[in-house]
Amino acid sequence: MAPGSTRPTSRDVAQVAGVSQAAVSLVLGGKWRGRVSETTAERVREAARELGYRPNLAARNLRLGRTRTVLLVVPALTTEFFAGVYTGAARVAAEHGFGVVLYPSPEGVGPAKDPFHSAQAALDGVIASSMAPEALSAIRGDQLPLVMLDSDPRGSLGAATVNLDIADGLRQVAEHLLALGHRRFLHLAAGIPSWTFDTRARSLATHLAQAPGTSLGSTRAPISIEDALTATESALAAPGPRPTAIVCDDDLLAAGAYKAARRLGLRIPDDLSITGVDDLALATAIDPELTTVRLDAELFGERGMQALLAVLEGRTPAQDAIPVELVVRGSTAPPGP
Amino acid sequence: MAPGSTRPTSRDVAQVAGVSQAAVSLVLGGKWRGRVSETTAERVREAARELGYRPNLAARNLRLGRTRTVLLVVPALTTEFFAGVYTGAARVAAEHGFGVVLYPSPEGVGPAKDPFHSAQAALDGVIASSMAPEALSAIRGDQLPLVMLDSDPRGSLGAATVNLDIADGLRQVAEHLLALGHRRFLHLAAGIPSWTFDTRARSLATHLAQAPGTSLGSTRAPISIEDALTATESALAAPGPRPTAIVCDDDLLAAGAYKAARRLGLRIPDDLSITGVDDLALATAIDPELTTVRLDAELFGERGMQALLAVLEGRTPAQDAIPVELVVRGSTAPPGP
DNA sequence: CGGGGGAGGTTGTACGTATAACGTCGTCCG
DNA sequence: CGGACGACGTTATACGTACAACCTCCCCCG
Repeated sequence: MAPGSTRPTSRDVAQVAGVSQAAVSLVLGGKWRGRVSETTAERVREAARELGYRPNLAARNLRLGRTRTVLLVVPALTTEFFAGVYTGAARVAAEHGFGVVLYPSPEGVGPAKDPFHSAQAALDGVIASSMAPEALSAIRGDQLPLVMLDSDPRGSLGAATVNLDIADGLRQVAEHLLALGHRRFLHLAAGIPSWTFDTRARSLATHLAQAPGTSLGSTRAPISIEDALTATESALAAPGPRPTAIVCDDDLLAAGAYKAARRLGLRIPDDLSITGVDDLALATAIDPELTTVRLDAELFGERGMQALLAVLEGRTPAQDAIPVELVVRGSTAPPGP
Repeated sequence: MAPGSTRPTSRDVAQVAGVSQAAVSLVLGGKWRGRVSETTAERVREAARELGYRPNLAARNLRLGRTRTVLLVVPALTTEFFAGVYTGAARVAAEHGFGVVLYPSPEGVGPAKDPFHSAQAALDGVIASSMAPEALSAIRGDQLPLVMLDSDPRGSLGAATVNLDIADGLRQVAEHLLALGHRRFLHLAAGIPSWTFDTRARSLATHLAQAPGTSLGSTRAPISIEDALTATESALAAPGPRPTAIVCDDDLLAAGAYKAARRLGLRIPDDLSITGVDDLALATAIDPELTTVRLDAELFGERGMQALLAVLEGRTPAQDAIPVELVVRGSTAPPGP
């Protein structure tokens, strides 16, 4: 390629192949059957190859009025959970000729007033997880097709929602611990107001209350091991009989609870049973391995993308909740005497 | 907004404000000083607000010939390391009016022949981490400005590189363990051919060889806890004297080594010292806490973005390596008798 | 009183693509 | 032998924006 040259356009390809720009567009767009002869088509393809032609996406997007690109907004990438969601969404997207752009919703990155400053890409739609209401309404104002993940079906301004059946997950936790004989519980909750965590708290309380003589305390911490450690330590230091089981909203919180237990000289599961949610790699790295609710992140992403495709095509997306599964490991056992 | 209406354009805004489309572009683009009166400008802004006008990015990108968007290619999002890289890169980018699009380099997602199928966004440049050579040359062929992270400065086809001083990190590990009195070592290496892992192996071997009477075995595993567990278990089952210290390329591998040690009844650090690299949250979640090489992921991302901005502006990016720091915790101690 | 110049706009155009609408042959059939 | 039709293309246009170039007052100065 000549130095100082700019990127070749379809017109350059046309000139080299000795045809019109329109012919190039037809051939490279795959719509040339019955319009351009096979020999000419091959000459065009050869010219494109020779010049290293790549279509200008900005021009294509402008012309077509769509980008076949969607945005996936996630709250954080500090665990592998949302990596799985992305993988699932990207797979389904690719099958339909779409691309997925990932946007870790910033606390500190990007101006709050414009959630898309960091995603200048022109978009066809948005899949949003754990999104603050004001950002949500900004998107709605943009008239962008929107699917919400793990969000209140009634509070989403009419946007489609795709949810994990997390209420059933905490039902399974509650019944598992009750069956083991536990009666005094502590709920280590994520200190974030959000539909999914509210639902976890409500479901846990409801199902524990179905057994007689149960007590349920509660404390909350930001989702980090250190914060969970201090929150658990002070909760366990409170007067009165100690809980025999701690139900955590998240595996990271559970890891913090492990550290608190160690620091207080409590053995798991003999003195204290602990459960989490997510089934991260971390869950089998700690000792004993963690009993936790496994979430199928990839399926979650797939369903999110399928729902968005449905919206884009004017169909009504499926609304059934995604099942979750309790994985029993070494961190839960009958309470000591 | 009327039903069935399409998105408002700058022309619509112009009509409502009673001015020409050019005036709208000037006002909203902030280049109206001395060209449009303040009263008219305010009328334009008011009209834009009223219509909910958002500029069409595809059109803007086409017109300007640039997108102010760069792609960050990462190998995986299964740990928080690359989340930190993104955060740093996005912060620097935002300061310069750029956006960053994240692309988890697929194994399974997206066709290999086009690494950008999933990132249809038009791009101004690329920051790539751990990229396969063929994908690299595809980008180079596109004439896209490119910065490579943690890549061989001599093998990057002239692309700029930004590297962690990981050789120095492994030097610190070697000297720490030698000072504690260890002489028999096992290197648990990541089973991935890549500059950063090759460098780790070479640096470790070099610095251990400086003490007399040392031995260094080696085994490799994909970066996952389970794979590390099995690899370590069979390495430790080999005949001959057991190593007293295992140096792992990564904290996840170290977590697998922990499990192997537990399974074999070896106590850490009394029977076996273990070190990692990364300083993930996992490092302080396991018991005992892991001695590891802390990498400043955010700084890494910042430096990568700064280098790319330099390339985009025709400057020569800085080339100094980013320092790393050994964090000594409970997983290393003098070898038992 | 002529005209230079600045304030406050407008007109026109190009970015690169996809596609609708329109030729122009040669062939084959009635 | 006329014309309809298929094969093979081409011409023209629009997408929405940014900006260069131009225009038109009106004020002010020599």
